[in-house]
Amino acid sequence: MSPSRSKPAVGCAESAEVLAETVVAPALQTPSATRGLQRQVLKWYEVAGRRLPWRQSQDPYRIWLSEIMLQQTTVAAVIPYFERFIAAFPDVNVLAAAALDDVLRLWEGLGYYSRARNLHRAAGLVVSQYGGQFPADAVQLQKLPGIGRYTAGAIASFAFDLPAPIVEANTERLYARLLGLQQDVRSAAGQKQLWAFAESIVPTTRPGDFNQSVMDLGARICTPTSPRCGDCPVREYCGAFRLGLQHELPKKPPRATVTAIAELAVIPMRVQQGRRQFLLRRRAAGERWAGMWDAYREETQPEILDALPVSDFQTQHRARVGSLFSADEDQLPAATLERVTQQSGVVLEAITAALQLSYSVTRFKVRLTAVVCKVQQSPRTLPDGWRWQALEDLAELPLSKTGRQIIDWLQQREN
DNA sequence: AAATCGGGGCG
DNA sequence: CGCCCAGATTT
Repeated sequence: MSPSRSKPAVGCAESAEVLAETVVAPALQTPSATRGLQRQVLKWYEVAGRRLPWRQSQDPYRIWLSEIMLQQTTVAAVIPYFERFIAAFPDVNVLAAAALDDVLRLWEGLGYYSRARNLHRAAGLVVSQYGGQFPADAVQLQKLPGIGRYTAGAIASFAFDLPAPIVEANTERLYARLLGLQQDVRSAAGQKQLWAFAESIVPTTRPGDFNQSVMDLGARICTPTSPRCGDCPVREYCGAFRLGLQHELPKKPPRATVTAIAELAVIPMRVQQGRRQFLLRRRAAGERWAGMWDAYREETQPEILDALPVSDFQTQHRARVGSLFSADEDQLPAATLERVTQQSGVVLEAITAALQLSYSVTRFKVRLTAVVCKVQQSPRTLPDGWRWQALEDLAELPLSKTGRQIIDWLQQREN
């Protein structure tokens, strides 16, 4: 890092200076180098490009759906979701007409659920404002919820053959190395350079194929930890390769530190007409997991979890999911009992079973204990969002990942 | 500019 | 475990 650059003085001479200082491969941006790179990448793509389900057509709906699913999500994780989703919602009209619950249910497990809510909203807008046809225009596309600069460029180029630039995880890495970009790729200045390069390099003929080819090159050759420069069709243009910096670039900011969290979930159980029911609630708008069903949860202290009557802990599932239970007539902490009663109206008795889970998600490492409790009394009508549910009914409702794990565990105990 | 989103897979 | 993933949106 050069401190002298932290506060630019003024003007245009400055930007040329920054470029010379941070980009070691300015020659890459000559017309002949640009054409050579485009040709090499496309030639490589014909042979080595990935065959992916959303590449079978140029249907903007399928491309849009795949791009939303792929945001911060690996290709391997997306494929089965994409297939199921297309089978259930084959076009934008069907999706727009679907219930949000059904959309969330099919999204369950994929994470970042605001994507599913935005997807559903955007489908409604495409139908109501564009007559069911996606606009063939990156600027218009970017106005739809969930579509940012990258996704707009991807749809515009893949579906409509428009020469729109893209920068995402693969191209960010590839372009940073080609340019020999020394700055943090996440910084505003780094992003500006990457997008400027993306714009300079995207061809007017076959822009969609080109954009997909550079993504595949990033995914298969210009990989994060051990780039296969020996197999790279464009290493002659690569600033990082020339300087032996392929393992140092791209430069990224330090990762967020992991936060440990203890969480307590409480699941009241009652028997109604010979069938077991469990008290759950639907997450409110604005909350995490909005619209999804979940057990009552609260963040707590590790000591509280340690003090619970949860004996015989056993691990299952690669030491991530533990299960156990105790039939002791023990109670939850009074404060927790009060909160459950205050929010749901249900009055609890003893703990009858418990489940311990330990998992990592985003920047959190969570230790979760879920307890099943007997019910002393339930109001005639529950507050808004709360419901007694039989386990079978939850198969069709959207739950968070851990909510589903808890329900699966309850189901297993029944049998 | 920085935080949030709360899932998964791989070495 | 650490690291990364076809990012967008909110604060």
